[in-house]
Amino acid sequence: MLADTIAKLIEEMLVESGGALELQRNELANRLGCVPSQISYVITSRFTPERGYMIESRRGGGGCIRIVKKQMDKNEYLMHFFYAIGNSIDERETAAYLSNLLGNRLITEKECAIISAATSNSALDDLPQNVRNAVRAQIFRHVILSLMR
Amino acid sequence: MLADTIAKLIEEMLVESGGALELQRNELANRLGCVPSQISYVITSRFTPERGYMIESRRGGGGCIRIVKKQMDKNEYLMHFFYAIGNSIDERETAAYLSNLLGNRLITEKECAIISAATSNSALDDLPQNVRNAVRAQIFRHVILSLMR
DNA sequence: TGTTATTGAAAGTCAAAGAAAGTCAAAAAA
DNA sequence: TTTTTTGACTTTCTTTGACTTTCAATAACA
Repeated sequence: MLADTIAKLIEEMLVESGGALELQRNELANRLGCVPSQISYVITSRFTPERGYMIESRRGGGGCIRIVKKQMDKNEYLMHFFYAIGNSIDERETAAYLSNLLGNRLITEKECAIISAATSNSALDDLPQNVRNAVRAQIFRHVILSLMR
Repeated sequence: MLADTIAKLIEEMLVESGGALELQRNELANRLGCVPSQISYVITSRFTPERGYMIESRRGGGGCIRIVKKQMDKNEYLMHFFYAIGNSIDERETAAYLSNLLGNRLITEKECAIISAATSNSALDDLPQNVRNAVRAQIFRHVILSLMR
């Protein structure tokens, strides 16, 4: 069945993208050789809030549909980050994690800026390199914990 | 999409110029290879008063468009904090400042929790006392700066 | 000299065309 | 009957270009 095929495809893309993805309805429909409204159908019938998905979209030129898999257990997800950070992390890696958190809407733009500032090299520039990354990891992990409440 | 590209560019210029900027519609349109009214479109659709921007303009020879990112006098207030923090601060003082920021609605509960976590003794417990308070001040001041945008 | 047209250089406005997503109901399939 | 598929039509946002208004500098004039 077409609908299931499409649903499966979207789910795969969602996994690959780490839980948040933007797609273009027409483009996808074209690729699959179906009518665009079929995509709409799949999204409204399968990617519902009850099943843990959030949908946003924008019409007009360059429009798109954004699908986010809500982490039922947000904290589990955060815990994953917590462990991934480990006990040393540099500024670049930190930015990557932050953009992931942002993409999954676990933090806002402003919160992202705050955390970024708190862990920036320039905030920690009194410390020698090796200590700096360790302290940054400490800070970041504490922040992650604070997000769990 | 063109509109988004232009919006991003303007935003960058705005940051670079510290929140107030004058641009020439035709000149910018030329640089981007688009029609001048596209610039108008972007400005009216993205840089609205609701989003905190003020627009003025002047026609005729040497005319221009002035865009100002309004930030009330919030920044003045934050600057006050910035100086008050100094270059060393302990956990108790930090908490006092945070509750002040919270009370004045300059940060949300969640943001407060994040900052609190990032500056907590336990996040910084690798560091010796004297260094710790200095680093905390560094971090806090950077966060304050990030709040000014 | 001081005042008033003229002119060219901007920015503003608006409507038409284009590009995407949304909606809904009828037909088809399960 | 319920779910899926399709396509016509709607809504929203973007892009473009023709036309209008405003401004500053200069020219013409009293």
